[in-house]
Amino acid sequence: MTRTPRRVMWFRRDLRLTDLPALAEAADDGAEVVPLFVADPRLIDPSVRSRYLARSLSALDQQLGGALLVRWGDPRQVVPAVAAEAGATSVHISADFAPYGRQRDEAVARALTADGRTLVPLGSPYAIAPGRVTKSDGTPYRVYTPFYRAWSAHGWRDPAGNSGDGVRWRALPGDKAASVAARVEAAAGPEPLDGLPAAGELAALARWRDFRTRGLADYNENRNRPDLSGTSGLSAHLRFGEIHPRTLLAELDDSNGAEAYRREIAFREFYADVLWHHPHSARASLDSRYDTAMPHDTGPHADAAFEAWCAGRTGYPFVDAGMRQLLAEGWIHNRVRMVVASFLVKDLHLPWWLGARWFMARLRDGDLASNAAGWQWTAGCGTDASPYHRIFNPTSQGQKFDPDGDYLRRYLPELRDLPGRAAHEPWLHPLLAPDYPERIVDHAVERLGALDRLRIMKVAAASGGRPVRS
DNA sequence: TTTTGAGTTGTTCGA
DNA sequence: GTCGAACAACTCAAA
Repeated sequence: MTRTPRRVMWFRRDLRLTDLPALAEAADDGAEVVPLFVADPRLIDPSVRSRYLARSLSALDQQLGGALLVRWGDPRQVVPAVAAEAGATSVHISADFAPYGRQRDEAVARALTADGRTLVPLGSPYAIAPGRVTKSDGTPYRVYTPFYRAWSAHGWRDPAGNSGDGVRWRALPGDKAASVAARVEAAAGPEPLDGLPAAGELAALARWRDFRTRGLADYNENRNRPDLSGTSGLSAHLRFGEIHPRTLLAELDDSNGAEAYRREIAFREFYADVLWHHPHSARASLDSRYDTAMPHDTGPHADAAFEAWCAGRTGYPFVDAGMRQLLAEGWIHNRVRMVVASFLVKDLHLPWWLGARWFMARLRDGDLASNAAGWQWTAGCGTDASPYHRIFNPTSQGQKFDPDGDYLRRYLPELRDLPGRAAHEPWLHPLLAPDYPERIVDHAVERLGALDRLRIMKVAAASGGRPVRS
């Protein structure tokens, strides 16, 4: 009689039980499975994202009947220790493709191998793993549309059929998911958080079903409207792997809405691919001239401008509404992300990574690959970047995508007495919005200033010059 | 091999 | 009011 095999399922960015190939493999042959989450103190902080993670872990633990083992510490020590304690032959994971995760997983694999155990990666958070879609000469794409065509032609697997039902979960003594929630909430303090949606796999599936039946048909028309609920709202669910993009793709048809949504999923995959091939792009500009020769603003005036941007007090309502939505909810509508990013980079002349860092600290869906690439697109230094002359006008963007000003009044109480689209130009009605800040810059002036700086950068870079301070 | 046309997300200006 | 041009430089894929 052979002993029942025992294996560890190490959850990271895949906090679900269905469509999870690594779990199906871990549970194969009727093995007992120890469900593990390693709470790495370096990655758990008082942020909204950690608060969301804590709730997602609690939801997962509930699905597991309380069997989720939480261990605090560095995965390099914790994972081999748990595997030894469990008497497990292998540890199963979905592969991580971001720079930190790659190094961590290599170190964990070495430590396990030294003990005669194995780390078994299977599957990833993407329909097609980063690095798989290449040009015919094997080099990575740098332009989205050709990537999208090749990505579509490559195709992806159907959802894995497993559901977690019938898995023989094995609980080990240790901390519970609630310990993460307790630690995060204690660090975060009593600050209330509006609109943090339900976390976990069941919430993700419910959200997807609701979007598919009620929002997808009009997605192509409504996705740019922050005053409507035109987006899927799945970003945080995808960020923590509560639902897999494969699950979504399998249910998309050829309608206009579905096609537009498939392209957004593909952007997530494209940016993961870019980070895989260029790990340094998480922090550094892919076009290095923006790091070495761009005249960014510095000094007390620049510091004050950054603080006004962070607080949502720039005097431009569409920008301020977005930044206050971020503070209140840990989320901003994508159209507004582009506008506030453009404002930081082109109107305030501040480096994109300041904004990227602020976003990562505050966004509940903050994803290193998508965030860095999105900011670099806006700044003009990334792959397939925005043309240098594409500078968003914060007022006309607001008038176009929030025609009645409803989005503004939702987040800017100072504008409550300005009806309709008048809220986009409070400076025309100073008596109706006495508490709203003055504009900190003149967009028409700063737009020209941004074009000047780009010319300066190109000249300086061409002559091998050093960064110029203005 | 070379050429050609297209490429997520815009704005302004002048006719 | 509407419309086209201009605003660079480079990547990619098809011809």
